[in-house]
Amino acid sequence: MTATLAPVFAALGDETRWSILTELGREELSASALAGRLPVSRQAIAKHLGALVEVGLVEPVRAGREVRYRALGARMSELARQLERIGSEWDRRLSAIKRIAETR
Amino acid sequence: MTATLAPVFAALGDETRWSILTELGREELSASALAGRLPVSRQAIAKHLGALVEVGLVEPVRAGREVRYRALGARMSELARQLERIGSEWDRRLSAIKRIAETR
DNA sequence: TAACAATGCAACCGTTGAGTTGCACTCGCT
DNA sequence: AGCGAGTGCAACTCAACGGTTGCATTGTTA
Repeated sequence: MTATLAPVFAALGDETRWSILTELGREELSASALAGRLPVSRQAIAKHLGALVEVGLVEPVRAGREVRYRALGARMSELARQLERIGSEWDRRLSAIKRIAETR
Repeated sequence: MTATLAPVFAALGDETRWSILTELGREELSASALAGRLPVSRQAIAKHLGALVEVGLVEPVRAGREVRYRALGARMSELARQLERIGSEWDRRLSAIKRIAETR
């Protein structure tokens, strides 16, 4: 189930989306509520939320007539693990080369 | 020295850039060499390399008349740690709320 | 030193994406 | 029942971005 990573990081590559995530990290909020705290229209927020839901970083929660959104820490940690794996792999190759160079 | 995360992830939000990173993760390569392996022009590659250098994921290494590029695993792991911190923080808040709900 | 390979720089094009405004719809609540 | 808050959908603008081609420059090496 591990598709390519690019789309998720594309979603994380926007400043406004990070503002949204920061707010949602504190408490669940609706699109309208978020629009009240950030300097962009509600519709812009709605689009961003759609993008974040798309990549699994955020989850909608119906609450009466409004829709609140929740930040998904598990998904974030999953990404962290993938990056860590890749990063350490690069380093492993590097240190292997260094070792060979020293031994010769 | 921890600026905002968005620019780094914007750099990681492109499929071609991941192809480049994957290649560089295996061995150091020049822009021309990369252009030989990927279906884009050398100039496009050069731009991507510029973006990756900009956010510290890649490092240029002069080798005679050519410039090879090296993938920086340490930077990648640093990103992983930041994501992990954020993700677990979100989860901590969630479980705190759950605990309160159960206790009431 | 002459020639070729690699890099660097600039202009251009098409597409994507963030943002806006405007309007229709749907639930809650009085 | 009806009013209003919250949501959803659509069309449009503008800037940024990925990609290209063309040309100038640098530097190795035969």
